Order: sequence, then structure tokens, then C-alpha cells
Amino acid sequence: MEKTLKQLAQEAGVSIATVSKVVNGRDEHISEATRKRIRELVESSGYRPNAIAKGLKEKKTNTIGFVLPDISNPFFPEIARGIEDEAKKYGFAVVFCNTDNDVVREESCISFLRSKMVDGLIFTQTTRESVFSKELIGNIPVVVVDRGIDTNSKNIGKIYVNCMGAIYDATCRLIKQGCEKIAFISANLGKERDYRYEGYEKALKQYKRTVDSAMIFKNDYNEETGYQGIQKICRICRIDGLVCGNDLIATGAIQALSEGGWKIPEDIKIVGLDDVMFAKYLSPPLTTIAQPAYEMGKEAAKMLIRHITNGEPLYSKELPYEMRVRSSG
Amino acid sequence: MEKTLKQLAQEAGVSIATVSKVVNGRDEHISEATRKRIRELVESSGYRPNAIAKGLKEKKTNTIGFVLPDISNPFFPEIARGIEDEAKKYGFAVVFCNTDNDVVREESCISFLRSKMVDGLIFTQTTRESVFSKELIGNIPVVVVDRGIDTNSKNIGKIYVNCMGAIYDATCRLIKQGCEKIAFISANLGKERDYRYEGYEKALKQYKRTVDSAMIFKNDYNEETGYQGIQKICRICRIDGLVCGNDLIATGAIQALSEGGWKIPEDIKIVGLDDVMFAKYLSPPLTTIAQPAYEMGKEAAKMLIRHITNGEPLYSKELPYEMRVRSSG
DNA sequence: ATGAAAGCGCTAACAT
DNA sequence: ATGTTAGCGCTTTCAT
Repeated sequence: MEKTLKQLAQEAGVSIATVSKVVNGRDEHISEATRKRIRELVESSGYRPNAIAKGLKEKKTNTIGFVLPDISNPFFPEIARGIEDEAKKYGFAVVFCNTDNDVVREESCISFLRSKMVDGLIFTQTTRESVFSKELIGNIPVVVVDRGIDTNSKNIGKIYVNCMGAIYDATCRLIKQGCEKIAFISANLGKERDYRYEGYEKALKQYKRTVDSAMIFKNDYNEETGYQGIQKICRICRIDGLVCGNDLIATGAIQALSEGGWKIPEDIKIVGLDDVMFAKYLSPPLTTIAQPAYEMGKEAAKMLIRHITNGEPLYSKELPYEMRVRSSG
Repeated sequence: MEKTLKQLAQEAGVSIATVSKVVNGRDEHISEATRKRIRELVESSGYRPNAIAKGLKEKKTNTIGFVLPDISNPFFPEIARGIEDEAKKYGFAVVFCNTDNDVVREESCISFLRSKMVDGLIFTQTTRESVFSKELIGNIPVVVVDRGIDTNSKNIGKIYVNCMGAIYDATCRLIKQGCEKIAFISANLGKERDYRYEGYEKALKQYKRTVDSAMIFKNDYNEETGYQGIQKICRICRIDGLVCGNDLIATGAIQALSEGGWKIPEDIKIVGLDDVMFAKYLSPPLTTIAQPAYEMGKEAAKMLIRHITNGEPLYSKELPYEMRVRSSG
């Protein structure tokens, strides 16, 4: 069993309040003698304050919730690591919840986390505005990571990279490399603005290309989508460039293309987004735009926790992306 | 603010105890009328029991801790997902802690988690027996995932695959494929038995090969190790086969080999272990031995939580591995 | 300088 | 059938 203040107090022959005070450093009015005695006792007994009791009393648990689609999707572990590293600095625990982008699961996650009295929430890639209703979230502060640029800012912190710009750059690169027919494969989640698509469209329009819906395929941020997208698009069009909504899609696309005997980048150039850890090991190594996932997690946690502990305001912060040119495009 | 039993009780004009009873279904002795009234109130008010208060009272928080080296290492997210999925079924939360295999961090994680009153702990790839000391762990039940076969069983649950067998099979495969000089690159953590190495050695001995320390390199389970291992070994030996302790190592090794102009599998055959999600996208696609990471996480959580909630015993369970033959070896 | 007491939200044994 | 009470471990105000 864990020691309690009560036991220590008994052993030291003082009151619970006194022990509590020295344990928490509020010991200005404690005599040097008792202080020392208690300190030693605490030390030798390996006393560990009960964070649950403390949390109940203070209405603050020093834990935050991390709500994400799927931790086994390679983009998220980096974020998770950033969050946890930062949280640990502040003595915060993080409990994570996978939702698979399912509304029901999302809601039950939030409710669950609230019952656990988390002090704050970090969301990533949630596409439904509804999730941020007062009803569901209550007064818990939240910061969202990786939701593109969001306009209607409720009182919510945001850490994001400009995915529209990233995809715009990616598309421009392909154009400048001489691609004539550039396809776009990405995800189609929620009814929010699709910034990635907008970036693609913007580049095409700027260079007076026609946007051809036959060269656009949207489904989900996974390999399957990349694979299917290529099959579908190539059945109809002859393309020589491909912009992918993320690296997983690019991975699936490369797979389909290779099986189809295409040479990359000779026949078709491909650009991805994220720079997941294995992007450089693909064949050919994937040209992609890196998002600073770890940093994003860190920044999100920092903002949230400082808000919780010091009342510092939530804010929006854009983190820079960076093109990593390799050989796929 | 969240509703409390007290408030509900006031609104319903009954005592706290009564509300508590119907909320928890212990309402055999509550009149149909009050029951109904309270139920409706609970429903309409969106009452959410405070799990922290409940935890304090019951000395059971319905949360477990997951201690792992690094969530951003691609082998672990799958396990994490398995754990979380299973935990959710039982209404358990999981808080995760990255340790980077560092003793100090490991210990502080455990202490931290204990202060949070977690009901149980899942460890993965912890190499130090010391971690499981009574001192550190206390009476908290623990199950370990992915530690190879362990003999000195304390009262600890285990979910594992037979890595010795897996590496043995991998090595045998290379031998049967005609490899003469088979190197081994793996990690070297802790002072525990190195089952993976033993599998390699066993196969070599069985086929009357000499075990040459110049063909063995051990450092860590990452790409760097694979890369360095190849550089070091190839400076001295001419090898035509390589067994890797995990897929990350294989990835680094392939990288080094490719840069060195080697043809895989013509000049050298390679086998990995884990079958991480991108193993099939490497060039060439990696022949490797799959560990059922998701299942391992699920099984571990199931065992642990059933132990916690029903007192079911902890046990050891071996999960099967499976060779996935692709083109690297 | 120290301690008594109230209370965080909940459960459960024990009245009534 | 319902309520009173004590207490989980802690913090904090207010005595002393």
C-alpha cells in the first residue's frame, strides 16, 4: 500500500496539515526542526502524493487527453511523442483515444475523457466542427493540431501548417518540372474546406491548366486510396504528374504505378505530404513536403498546459513546412 | 461545471445515496416512481459520474499505464492501438509513457503512473529486470509485451512471440537459400539473454557454420544500427546473407548496401523481423517475420484488465509469428 | 508554529 | 424505501 499523509503524520507525531505543508513547500511557518524531521521521513518512506485525491480536491488532474484518428497511422506517433515529451516536463499525463474519424467514437471519447476530469484536450485531424460544441466539450480548453487554416475561431488553440500552401508548392513544382497532366489524390473527410485540394486547384489555375475531375480522386488518407486512385484515374487519363494528400496515399500510388510498369519519375512525377519516416526508403525515394509533426505536438501541449496552469491565452500558430526533394518528383 | 450527485439529489428532492443507487443500478429497493424520476433527471441533465471521485473512493481508477521506449518507433503504435481498443471495451483509459529505454525515465514513469493510481501497467521491451522490483512496482499488476521467452517468472503476465524461433527460422531460410556467410545485426539492450542472437547462433551451429564475431554487430533497434552494422561488417568480411533483429535495422542495412552498389537479393539476402507496415514498400520488399503487434497489445490489455476487474490470474501466452516471404531474401 | 475541520464527489454500510 | 454517515487522501482556511 502507498503511504498517506495521515500515516506520515502519525509517524512524525504531527498533524496531517503540517506534513502536507512541508511536502508542498508551504512551510514558511514550520519550525526548522519539524520541517527537517518530516522531510527525512518523507524521503525515507518513499512517499508519493496521491494525484487522484489531489485532483479531486483541486479540480485539476494534471492530465490531458489526446484525441486522434488512429495512432497506428504513421503521421500521428510523432505528434503523440511531442505531446508526451512536453507534457512530462510539466508533470502532466496524457491519455490517448483513437476515434477512426468516427463521430460516435469521437463523442464517447470526449465524454469519457471528461469523466476522467482531464484538464484539457488536444485534437488532431478532427473534421467535424460539431465536436467543439459547448455541449460536448464543456469548459475544457482544447487545442487542435493539423487542421489546416481555420477561420471561425472559437476559443480554441490551433497549431497547424499551411497545407494549402504546401500542396500549392508541390503542384507548382510538378508544373515547373514540365508535367502537363497532374492528378490529385487525397482524402475527403467531413464537409469542411479541403485546403489541400484548394492548393492544387490554385496552382493549376494560376498556370492556366484546366482542372479535370477525371484526374481527381478523394477517399481517405491511406495507401488503399492511393492505389485505387491510380487505377481509377489511369483507366481514363494519361497523366504525368501526381500530387498526393499525404505520404500514405503516395505510397499506395507508387505501388499501383510500379505494378503497372510505370517509371517514376520518368513517366510520372509524384509528390507527397508529411514526410513520414519511411518516405525516404520508398522506391523511388519520395519527394514530399515535411510537416514538423513532433514540433506540432510539442507546441500544442505547451500552449494547452500553459493555459491550464498559468491561464496564458490560447492562440493560433502556423509552423513551417519544408519541401524535401528526393527522386520521385 | 459538471453536475454532481448532490445537485441531482437536490433537484429530485431525494438524498445523494438514492441517486447514487439508481445511477449505479443498485436500485432494487427504490420505488418505481423515484427511480423513474431520477432516471429522467439523470438523462436530461447529461450527468457524467466523476471518475476521479469514484476512483478515490474505490481505490480503482479504471486506467492503465503503457510504458514503452518510443511511440514513434513504428513497431509500437500497433501495440498501442491494440491496447487502447481493448481497454476501451472495458471502460479503461490508457496513459502512455515514453522511456527511450532510459532507466531514469523508466523509473520516473512508473512512479508517476503510480501516483496517478493506475490499476495496472503494460510494459514493452523493457530489458531491465530491476524495473520489476517490489520497490518500484508495488502491488500493481503488470503484463509485459514482447520480451521474448522469459524464465524467471515473477507474478507478471506475459505476451510474447518466440523471437528466438523466428530468428532461427530466418537464419535457416538464408542457409537453405544457399547463403554461406550470414551476418547478424541487432540490438544490445540490457544484460538479459539475447534470444534473437541465440536463434541465429542455434541455426548456424546446427548447420555446422562457424559463428564469426566479425559478422555480428549489435547496437540498437534502429536504422542507424543497420547502416553502421553493414559498414563495419563489410569492411572486414564478404557476406552474402544478413539477419536483422528488426525491420528498422534491415531498413538501414538495405540503405547502406544499396549505396554500396550491392544487389539484393542477388549479392546478399536479407531477412528482418516485425513486418512493420512499410516493410513491403522497401526496395526490394523485405522478407521478414511478422509479429502480431496489434494482437499482442489486445491480449495484454485483456489479460491485465480481467485480472484487475475479476481477479483472473495473469499468465504467459505465446503468439505465433509468421514468415512473410518477399523479395529481399 | 501547529492543528482542527470542512469539503472535493463518490460509495456503502448501516440506520430508520 | 430512503437517508445518514463515515471516509477515500488531500488542501486550505481558520483557530489556537
